[in-house]
Amino acid sequence: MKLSRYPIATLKEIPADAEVLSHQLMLRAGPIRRLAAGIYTWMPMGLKVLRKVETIVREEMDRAGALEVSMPTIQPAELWEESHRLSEYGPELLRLKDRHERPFVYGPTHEEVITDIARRELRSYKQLPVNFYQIQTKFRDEIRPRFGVMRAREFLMKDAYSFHIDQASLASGYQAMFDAYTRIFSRLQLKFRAVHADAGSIGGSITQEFHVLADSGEDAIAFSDTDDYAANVELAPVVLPPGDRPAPALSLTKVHTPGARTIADVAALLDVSPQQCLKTLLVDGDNDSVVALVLRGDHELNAIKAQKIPGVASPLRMASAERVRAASGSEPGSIGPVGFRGRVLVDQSAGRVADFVCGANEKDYHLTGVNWGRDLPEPQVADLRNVVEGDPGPGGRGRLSIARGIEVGHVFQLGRKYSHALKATVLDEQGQPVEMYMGCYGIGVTRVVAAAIEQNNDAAGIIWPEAIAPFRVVIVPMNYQKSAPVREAADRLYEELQAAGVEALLDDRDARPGVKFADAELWGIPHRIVVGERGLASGQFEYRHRRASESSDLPVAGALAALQARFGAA
RNA sequence: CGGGGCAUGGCGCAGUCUGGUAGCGCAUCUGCUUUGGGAGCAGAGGGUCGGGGGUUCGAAUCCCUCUGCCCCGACCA
Repeated sequence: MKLSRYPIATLKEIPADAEVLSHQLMLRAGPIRRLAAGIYTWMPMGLKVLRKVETIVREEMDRAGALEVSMPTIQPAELWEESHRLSEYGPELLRLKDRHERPFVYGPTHEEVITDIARRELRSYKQLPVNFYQIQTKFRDEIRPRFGVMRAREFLMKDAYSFHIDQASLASGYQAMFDAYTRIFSRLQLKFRAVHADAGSIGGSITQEFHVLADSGEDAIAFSDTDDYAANVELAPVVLPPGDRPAPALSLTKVHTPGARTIADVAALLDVSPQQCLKTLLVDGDNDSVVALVLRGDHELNAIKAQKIPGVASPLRMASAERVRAASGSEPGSIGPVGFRGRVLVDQSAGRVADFVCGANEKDYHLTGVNWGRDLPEPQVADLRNVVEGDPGPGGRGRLSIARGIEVGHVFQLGRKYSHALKATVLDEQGQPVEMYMGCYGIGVTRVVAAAIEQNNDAAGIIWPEAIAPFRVVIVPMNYQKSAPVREAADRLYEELQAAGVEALLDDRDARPGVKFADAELWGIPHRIVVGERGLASGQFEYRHRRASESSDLPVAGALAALQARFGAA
């Protein structure tokens, strides 16, 4: 590509609403343009990267024996009714109506459609196992799209679905996908980790996530220090070591705490640690009820765990201010479990605290010296919180540490959930209809691009892994417009690279060198060749890798071979 | 669910409190000079200030309302 024909300008200034580095760099370098919240156009330079990711994904899926298909993005709502997900999926599911008022959805995922295909096409166990995949646009109406294409509403996803006659076949199909994913992320040259994600509600299912490790990641991952256990904090169970609650030592006291609304306020005012304070969060329950969730002040509520508890609204919703007032007789900020009219669920750790501080259900008052079993009933405990650094590992072994990751892939043994709901059966060896076992396997293709930037950048800009760089080489001629020798040498090199199938970008703009260097670095092209009269006089180009700080000579004669010798294996 | 902030040329911002009809930097266009790290000079184009309503002789500025975006909180989600 010749840059003089590429109209997209780079930005020196960082757009105000970009928070994470990958988003800032993408806006400055210009591979994407925002159309609406969480909805982006992929510009030529960005699309080239996206296509390369797709190609690697496609090659490895094909190699693993999966069959590519393309399913509709618009799907009849009745199919979602059949799987019971029309209501389960919640507001993230974009619903549409056609001109006849018939209800449709824009597919956030394709289990329903593929299961419908499977039940129509698959008749016999002899046709199994089979794995269908597609690389296609999804839409999920996220509450808060952010970080550019990292958490967009419309995004590109590779989704695969496998069908099996039994659990053993599912297990081996799952393993094949796990191995394919490992190859994919290795080829993408990303630092990643496979992470266990206890699937919970779909009983007995096995699932793992692939995370690109990055500090800006939205997911927290818990690692064990004694074995290779790694789990998403969303799902990592809290395993409390055996122990009892200390005996009450203080008496119940009501104290005036004007203006103290947060745990930090209350702990500072009363000079106690946050661990000694219990916070009470009110969420919606069944039948217009309100459920109080009680946690230790230093712990975070885990919404995934909480919404799985029967009687708690799923997805979890914080109660409205009116309901809070009705249920507690007080304002948010002074709510507590003592005398609370309604169901109270207590996190296991909160249930172990004696002489605690909590809201008094009276504005600007808290209670101190509160004790379970004495001042209020023994708690109904549950695991409601996120694991924290230092919690015991699974089975009580070791200790957990927490790191951050970007979820880019997910493999899941679904079992028979969808085949059961949609009655997808094949005949087994006895001629009896049996529901198929299913697996599903996703990769966030657009998210991979953001994750790659997040992991590969410096002060000057992006540093694309060679495998997905939009161009492998950028040619920067000095004074291209006026120096005939430079122009001729640069053009010849460009043609030579093109002919050899090396994707090259020729910066033939009438711009000063500094501008060209800065753009080349911002765009993150791995290999740079400078063509100048100075070097040409002695028969040399100047070569520099994007990660290098010094340039080296590259003989004009045989430049192609010399350059190819410097390409990384991709 | 609640709270807060923002919305002024393509981008980043000032002007709003103390109403008098819009300004700066970057980018863009023209010319000349310049050409090894985001050039200099001279000139030019581009906005009626998110939408609607109101107050006023006069509104980017005050009031009401709607919309969009961002952030935060729910006894640090």
